[in-house]
Amino acid sequence: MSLVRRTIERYVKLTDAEWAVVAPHWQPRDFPKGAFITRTGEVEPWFSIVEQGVQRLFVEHDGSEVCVGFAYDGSWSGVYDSFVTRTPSRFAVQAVTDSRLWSIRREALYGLYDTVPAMDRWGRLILEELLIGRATREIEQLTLDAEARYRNLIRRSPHLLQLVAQKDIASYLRMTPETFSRLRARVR
Amino acid sequence: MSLVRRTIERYVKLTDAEWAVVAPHWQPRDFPKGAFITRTGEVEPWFSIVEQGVQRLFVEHDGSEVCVGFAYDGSWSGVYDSFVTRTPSRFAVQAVTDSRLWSIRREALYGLYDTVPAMDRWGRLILEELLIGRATREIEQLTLDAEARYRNLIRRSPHLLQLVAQKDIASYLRMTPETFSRLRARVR
DNA sequence: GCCGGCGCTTGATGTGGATCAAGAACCTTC
DNA sequence: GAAGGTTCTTGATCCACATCAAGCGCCGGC
Repeated sequence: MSLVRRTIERYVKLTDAEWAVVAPHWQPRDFPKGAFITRTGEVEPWFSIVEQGVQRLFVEHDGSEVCVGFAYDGSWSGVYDSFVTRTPSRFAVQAVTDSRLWSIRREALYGLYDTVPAMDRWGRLILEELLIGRATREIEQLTLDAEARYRNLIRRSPHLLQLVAQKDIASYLRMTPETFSRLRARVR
Repeated sequence: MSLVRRTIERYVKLTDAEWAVVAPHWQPRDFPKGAFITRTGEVEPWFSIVEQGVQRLFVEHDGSEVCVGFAYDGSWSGVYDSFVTRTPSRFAVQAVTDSRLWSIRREALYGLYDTVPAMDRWGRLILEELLIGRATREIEQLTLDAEARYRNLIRRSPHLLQLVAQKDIASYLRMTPETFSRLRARVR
């Protein structure tokens, strides 16, 4: 359980008293490989920290799927925009491997924002990090070609190639599996 | 000046005492049409609210520019990731029309986060909104073709077409000016 | 008011990556 | 361990969009 506290304390310090308020709201949730954690069209009630496993976040679009992100140990997982706006999610989240998440419900988190100021700040810092990640990804999409994006990925997250299907990586890099396969052969 | 207070109070209420603390840190900055507000490589020290004018946010990439966003009346303006991380900006911001911004420096804003809890929350709410906007834009890029993205833009922001060059809109929609021109002729 | 330049349009041509297709190497399941 | 499905690879074809090119119109500066 202290994974949650450790993760939060990467951003803000919590007193034991504050932790005592925060802790009860988090609960573990387990998903077998392949299970859907959030389906398109459902409102996302959870915000989660990944204890183990890999999940993929993707958009469905007339029959096909486009991967927009992955989550794994120590990162957060969920569909933040649906969580915040309480509108049906346009993204789906699926367990790529057996996964354990620690999750908090929306009402509980927003309650904590009101009662524990450190958590309000934590929310801000998490969002800053997410936004920076988005900006970085946008820059990559704009300034790097397919091969450079691939090289970047294997440099930053070499383990991903072992963990998730190449077709998911391909769609994450915005290309077809065929193009990805040829790229790998070429780059060797 | 009350534009700033009104804008902040769209998210959180401020007592007069809090406003008295917050207000002195905001200052107006004027830019003539064409002026750079932030250059690539500079660290962004400001977070701004637009009082008037239109600005474009773009990435430079071997000689050409790709527009990634616009800001106008009532929206915020700046390069948030450089602002937060104090690293050189990979984006540039330029005044498309004569512009007046109300701006606060990073140190001042982070000071307010510590002294005025409502501002900490404001920071979180602003970021939530920004992140939702990013998610929406990402979905659009993935699920809509060029023509649908164009229709979406003229539906949501018809005034933009009058205000900014078509080549900027074209790059915002991820196409060349030629393709955009042909699209407009075709769509009528 | 004239000149120069940039932005927009329109046409001709080229190409990177998508699509279609088929076979091989896998996991998974019974 | 055989059967069936999925994923990956490799080849052939195709096409949307980029690129190249030329002409026009508008605006700003002197």
